[in-house]
Amino acid sequence: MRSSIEEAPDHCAIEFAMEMLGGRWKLAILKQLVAGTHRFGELRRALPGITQRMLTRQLRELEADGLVTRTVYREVPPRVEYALTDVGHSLESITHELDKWGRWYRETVRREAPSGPCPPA
Amino acid sequence: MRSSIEEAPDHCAIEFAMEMLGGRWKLAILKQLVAGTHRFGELRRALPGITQRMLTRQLRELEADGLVTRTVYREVPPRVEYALTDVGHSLESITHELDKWGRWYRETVRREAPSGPCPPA
DNA sequence: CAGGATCCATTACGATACTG
DNA sequence: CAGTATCGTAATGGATCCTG
Repeated sequence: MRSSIEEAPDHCAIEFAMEMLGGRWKLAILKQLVAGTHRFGELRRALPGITQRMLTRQLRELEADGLVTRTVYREVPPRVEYALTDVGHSLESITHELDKWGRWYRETVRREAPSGPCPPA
Repeated sequence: MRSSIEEAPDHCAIEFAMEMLGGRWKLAILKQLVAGTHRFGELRRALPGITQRMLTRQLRELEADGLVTRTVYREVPPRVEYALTDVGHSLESITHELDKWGRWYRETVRREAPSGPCPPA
């Protein structure tokens, strides 16, 4: 997800977007930050299943792309806060829509899936 | 992108969605199909950079998830047409928004990037 | 607390060649 | 035309241990 389309023509801006936002965690992290500033540990707890390694990496990429800010407070137990930039906020409705769609699909579509493993017990 | 969250609680439906839609090509393919039915070769030409191998795989996964239909016409030069299901169509606005965002980001944000290679000469 | 370093497994992606 | 088969690279994801 970090290859180099870079200079693709006008077609498939969505492909460009997915290069930046694709992957398992990016949009989930963004969605958390839409709700407000989070510390590293808060994000970790909010995203069960992610390892700190991945969380760190994804946050650095989001920071490099100008979607989140990283603020370090040099205190005795160190504190680092992550927040959305204006650009990051521009994805707010998309993350919301995707979340809504995911919930709808999981609760509605999967039930009536062909050979779905959820017969009405 | 095909692991097993499956039974995640109510948090992070977006993560579930990205498991299904993440990756470089899925949403780009869906976006093409929003415009109407496409043959395999048409999709391939519409998505420069994709290999037939990837296109085949992604289409099969989309089909398995109930987002697209695959219709085979047993003719002399074989013909296969792909189209969106109703569920696939439910992603129409999201693909549109993401495409719009990608275009906006590429044309607006990247220019004024921090330490960007484009100082106002 | 927030991470970096290291090692390892799995998956995504891609180039090329071949086929009904 | 619309694939399948084979092979290789790179990215992703994770476990564990270490540090300012």
